[in-house]
Amino acid sequence: MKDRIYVTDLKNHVGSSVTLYGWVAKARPTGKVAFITIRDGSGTCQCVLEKNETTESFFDVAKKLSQESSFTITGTPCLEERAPGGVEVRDITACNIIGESADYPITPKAHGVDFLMKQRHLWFRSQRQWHILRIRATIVDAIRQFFNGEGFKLIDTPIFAPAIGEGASTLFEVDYFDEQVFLAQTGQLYVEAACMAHDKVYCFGPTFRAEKSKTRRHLTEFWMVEPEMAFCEMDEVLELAENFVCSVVQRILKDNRDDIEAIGRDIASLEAIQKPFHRLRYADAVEMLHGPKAKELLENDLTEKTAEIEGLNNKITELEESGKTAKKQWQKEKAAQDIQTAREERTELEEQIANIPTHMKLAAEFQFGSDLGGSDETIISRLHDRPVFVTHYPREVKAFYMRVDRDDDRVVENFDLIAPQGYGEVIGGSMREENHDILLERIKAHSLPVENFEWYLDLRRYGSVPHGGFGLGVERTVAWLCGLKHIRETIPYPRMLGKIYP
RNA sequence: UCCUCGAUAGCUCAAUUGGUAGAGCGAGCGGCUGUUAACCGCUAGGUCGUAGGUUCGAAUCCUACUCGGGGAGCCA
Repeated sequence: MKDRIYVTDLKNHVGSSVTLYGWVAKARPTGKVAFITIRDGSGTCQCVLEKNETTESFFDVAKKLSQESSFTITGTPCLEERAPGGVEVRDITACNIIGESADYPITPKAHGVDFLMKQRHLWFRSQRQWHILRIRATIVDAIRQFFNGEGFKLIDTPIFAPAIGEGASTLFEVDYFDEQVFLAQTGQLYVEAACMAHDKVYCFGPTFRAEKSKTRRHLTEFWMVEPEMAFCEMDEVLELAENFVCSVVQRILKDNRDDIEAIGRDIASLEAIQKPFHRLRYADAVEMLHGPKAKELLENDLTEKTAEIEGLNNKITELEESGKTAKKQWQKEKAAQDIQTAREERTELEEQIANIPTHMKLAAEFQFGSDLGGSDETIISRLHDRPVFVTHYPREVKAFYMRVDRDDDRVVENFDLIAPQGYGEVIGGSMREENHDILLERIKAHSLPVENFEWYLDLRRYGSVPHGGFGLGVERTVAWLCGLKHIRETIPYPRMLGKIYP
């Protein structure tokens, strides 16, 4: 397609004839003018066909262009205020259908989640999904560029793994020539070994967790980047995480501003992601959960949300009235749709309100020694204006490899990064136990089979050094930075409990 | 594994609370010279998730199951 021009380049060809190749995003044929919106992978643009002597032959072709038909069209780009995006293609001199499309399932109206998920292979043609996956692509590239730029070596870790990792209960079992192996849930232990060869390393790939979680934060297959550094201390790992997250945010603000705006993500709250992030010890987080501020936050939530529901109820009543008195059919339709939206909002608010007492109870009765729950994380993140590092968790709730704090052996030198606005944990990291005897003791304390960890213990036998790192979940990061309610939109083909098609 | 909500036309939802199953979108046909989820008219489209039960009568009530949403636990 030597003569092909992309929609994004149209502004450089104003006034001269070009040929576009793409799909029909929208078609609105009228009596003598047809509006066809082309989608070509780079963007969308409106094409306008007016019926006259020269266009007679293909005007009928254009009128037959159904949603998602592939076609080529030749015409002249012009600046036009009435067109979405300000540019449209006019004076059409050719229009040919390449592949027809009949009864495309995803129509321009509302669809339910279950339906869209079954159409995922088509769904990501839709505008919003398209923007999200573009942002994901930038985030993935920003991750690689950051670590490569900081002198980290990429180390690819295996996906087939023996039963090592953070917990055996969440592993996917695979038959490996009659031997039982598992899909990797982390590359960390392998990357630690490579760290002793290259000093600064990272792995980046898919990981698998057989958690039977049906929530908006969980996938069974997700991507994780895990850097590891030798000869470092906890502060340096925190700084690395901070710089890393900020660089990813800066990158999408630079490269994907249009996409961010198109999906309605608030730019200001992304610009507010600046270092230093807050640092909060677990013990202080517990205090905070018990304190008056947490209680106040939830009480305010309760009054605010109750008021919102009151407002929605009034709105629904009004809409029902206006729906009854409306004369035009479309006015009734509009009212019905608004009622539906308001009802959905109300249901969600009611659910949130119902959960508040539980969350208050959980926070107030939180005991030193247990892990922070989802609601606790949300409270902590909302009491801060930036991402928060929560550090030094009790050793009992954390993995065996985390370094025991030499000043307080009840806790380990670890951290979670909690994203603002309730997006939850996006990073989990720690210093790794470098002392052979303590590590061996902890492997035994976790009832893990020591023989599987001989190679890992070797790292402590042959020139052990203080080292640490973290793992960042790509999809949770995409959800946070895009402001998405659900993680399933952050990855082209989400794998979740009970979902494997397409 | 547990709690909770749901399943009605291809899609999104109604059905006055147990009494003849309805609307919009989409599809088909016709009309319209500037549309932005276009608009106007007409047409077709249903075993109310499955299996039982209660009842003169069930989309509506009861039981079980299947599938899906949200959440807990666990986690990135």
